[in-house]
Amino acid sequence: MDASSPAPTRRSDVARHREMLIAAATEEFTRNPEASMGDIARAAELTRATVYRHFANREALEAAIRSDALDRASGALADCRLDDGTAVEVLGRVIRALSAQAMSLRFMVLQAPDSDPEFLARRAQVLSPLADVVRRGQREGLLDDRLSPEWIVTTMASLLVAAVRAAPSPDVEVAELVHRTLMFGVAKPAGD
Amino acid sequence: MDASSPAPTRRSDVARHREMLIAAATEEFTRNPEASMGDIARAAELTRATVYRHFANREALEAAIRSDALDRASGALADCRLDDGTAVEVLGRVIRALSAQAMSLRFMVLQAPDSDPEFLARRAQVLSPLADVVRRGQREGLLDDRLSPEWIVTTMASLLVAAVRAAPSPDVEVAELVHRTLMFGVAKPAGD
DNA sequence: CCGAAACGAGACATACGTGTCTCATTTTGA
DNA sequence: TCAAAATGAGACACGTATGTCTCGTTTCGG
Repeated sequence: MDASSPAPTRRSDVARHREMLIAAATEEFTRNPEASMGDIARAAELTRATVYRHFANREALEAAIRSDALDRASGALADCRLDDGTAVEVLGRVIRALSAQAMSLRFMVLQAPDSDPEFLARRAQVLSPLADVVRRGQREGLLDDRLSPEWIVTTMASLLVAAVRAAPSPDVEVAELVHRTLMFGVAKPAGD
Repeated sequence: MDASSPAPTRRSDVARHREMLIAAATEEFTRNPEASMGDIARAAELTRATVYRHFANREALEAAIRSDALDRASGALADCRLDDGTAVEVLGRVIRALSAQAMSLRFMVLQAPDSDPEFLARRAQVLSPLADVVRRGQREGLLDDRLSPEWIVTTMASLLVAAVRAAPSPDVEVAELVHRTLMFGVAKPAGD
């Protein structure tokens, strides 16, 4: 890859169009898994032929958006300083960061349990640091240790998806609402 | 509808097959919205021709399972004595009753917000008594009145679907777990 | 037991999505 | 400005699901 490939300088719009296609496909497939390649193209304001120039076939496009969603979630978690502060504070940052990736989060969480095994494995790998944070919180005495860490992570993801579905705009108040509900539930606080 | 229809006594297996088809379709479509009519037929241990004898087309089948899911949810709520006891006790009964209708519940909750408007309207109508129960609980001082009743209902439904997805068998412990998590969240209880 | 109704099996036309291809046009980067 | 690359438009063959139909067989109900 030196003299044989003289100048692989790619045009700027190629990367932009690819991102537009992945974003549109993530949104369309989340809303309607039966969406056709033509639907995706139209949602991205491109044509069907161009979609096939970026992705060999439908399976390749689906693999790309799965990978993109995992990358976004992984990147969001990487910016959360998972070891700084109490586990409760960390969960607050995680909820804010993930709610900013609403579409990818919904797509990632709602994937069927019988879909691509590689995706499921990578998702478990991406989410495992969260379970570690929860375990730390249980050791710190801040999180209920009668609940399994996996259930707590599932609860957080479910609330996040539900909230983001109701208010798709990345809102700080939404993140705060999810955090409060996750931590304390819907019962009336005792001393208040 | 008297002399013109002499004896509309339908055979017993017709109703049974219809129920098998609706049950199979609910499960298949929930797991894979792209499932074909042939997939549904095979899941119900019938043939494609028979499916079309029961339902004129795919749209009719989909409408039937939407209606069936709403009927099941409505029936489950009707057995919950929504006005007896505290709102917290009612929510416990509701969670138990709905978790027994796992498949229909998942199908009902996960329907896209841009699907059939009639379905969405009926769903809102079926769920509205739950919001009333929540409001009563807020007046009783048992539920947090800083949270909107709609969000509390959404939270309950989301947790229910998440739990039922992880453990599809109608388990009493699952219902108890959902109830506890809904009410008190995942934080460590204070005096314990 | 017997007739009517429902079913299984399978052929059939049709509609639609997929993936490939060509050619004219637009856009990027040097 | 200009050549190369990317796109738009649309034709094309192909595979698959849909919906309808027929005919022989099974099953329910009186």
